[in-house]
Amino acid sequence: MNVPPLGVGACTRCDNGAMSVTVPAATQRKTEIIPPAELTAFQTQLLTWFAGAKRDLDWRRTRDPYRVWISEIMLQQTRVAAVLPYYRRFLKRFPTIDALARARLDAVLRSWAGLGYYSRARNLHRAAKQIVARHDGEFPRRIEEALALPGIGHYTAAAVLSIAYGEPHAVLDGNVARVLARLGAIRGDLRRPKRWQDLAAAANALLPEQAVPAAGAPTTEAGDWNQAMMELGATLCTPRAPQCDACPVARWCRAHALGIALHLPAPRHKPKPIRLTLSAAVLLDRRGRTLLLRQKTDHSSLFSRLWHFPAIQAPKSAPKKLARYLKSVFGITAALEPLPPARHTVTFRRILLTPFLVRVAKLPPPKLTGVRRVRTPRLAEIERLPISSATRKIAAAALAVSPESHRGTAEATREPYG
DNA sequence: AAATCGGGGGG
DNA sequence: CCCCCAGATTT
Repeated sequence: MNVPPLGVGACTRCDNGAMSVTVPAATQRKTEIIPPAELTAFQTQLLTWFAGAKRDLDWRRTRDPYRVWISEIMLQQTRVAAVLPYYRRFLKRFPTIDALARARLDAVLRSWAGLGYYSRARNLHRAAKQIVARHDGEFPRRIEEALALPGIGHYTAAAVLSIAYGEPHAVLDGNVARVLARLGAIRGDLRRPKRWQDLAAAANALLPEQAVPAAGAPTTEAGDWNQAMMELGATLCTPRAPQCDACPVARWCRAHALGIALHLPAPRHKPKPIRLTLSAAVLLDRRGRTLLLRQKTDHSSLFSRLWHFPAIQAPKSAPKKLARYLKSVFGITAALEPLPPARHTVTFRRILLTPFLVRVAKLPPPKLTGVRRVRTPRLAEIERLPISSATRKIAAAALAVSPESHRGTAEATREPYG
């Protein structure tokens, strides 16, 4: 099969008679990944493969719009394996939109703790309230209304509406974009807004028409189509080592024909990583209690605006600077006992966490600390508060060396989502 | 158009 | 280590 690359070079398919005269060649090149005459065969091939190869995932066992929505938010920039345990716990804790809307934000954040991108949880909570207030507690079926909800962009709106309601919207995510880039041998940065729009149009052009499937035949619903495209990208058409031998649509793939599948799409532009060190103090009194803050500081965003230990930023591990900070803010003069460092990343920042254990007779009374948002939970129980992984890593280092921190914490092992 | 937001699995 | 992942929002 003759499969010339799209976007660059000549298009040998543009001379196929009078029908294409009215279509601008430039538009056609960007939108037409599969020749129209072969579209049905392509769709059948992919859907048949998907019917047999799809992974059994929790969110594929339901079409409840709420559950589909939760799964799609969690899956944003996050791998399936990481999402699964969170998805199960979250739905156990918040089984309905109503339950989510009624919950406190911190309860939602606590269920999200460790998953990252915490604005997702904040927007999820806001959107649940809006759905209860404006949509009678039902996830909207119209795409304009879905897009108006916080945290829902084009991908998530198309995903939820197609999977839950069968509405004909094509999704475009990283997987689909990579599949399209290889099918069409599209070079260049896919994330440029203009290019992404073209890819969205191309994805829509591939979407099967709604039709009643014959008995036993693969369904042609948009939700299955979208999931089939994403499944292909997630399992076979992977970024590093595409398995073209097993690909059900390899015969339509221009990148495969050219032997450049491995080199597409072009790598994403990445900002240069910034390295920094955060020295944190794990205060610990005789009863195993510690002190956490939740205030706006220079580095509070590095803790995702969640509860965190008192900390200072410096070029490298800085116990003296941390000691000065503890004295000036809390009046603490106790010794600092170094703990094993831990690594943490926030987007492009690579953080070296250098924690110190500070044993004190008494924790500073919250009212005298000069900071409003202070709590003194047991160190072994801080996961009852919304914390980021950075705080969890610091706590783990302290728990490993301080027997007293475990004293009297028989309840600490109980379900943290109580 | 560019910057920002987490965290982890796999090469 | 480096890469990128079922993206959205803000500037």
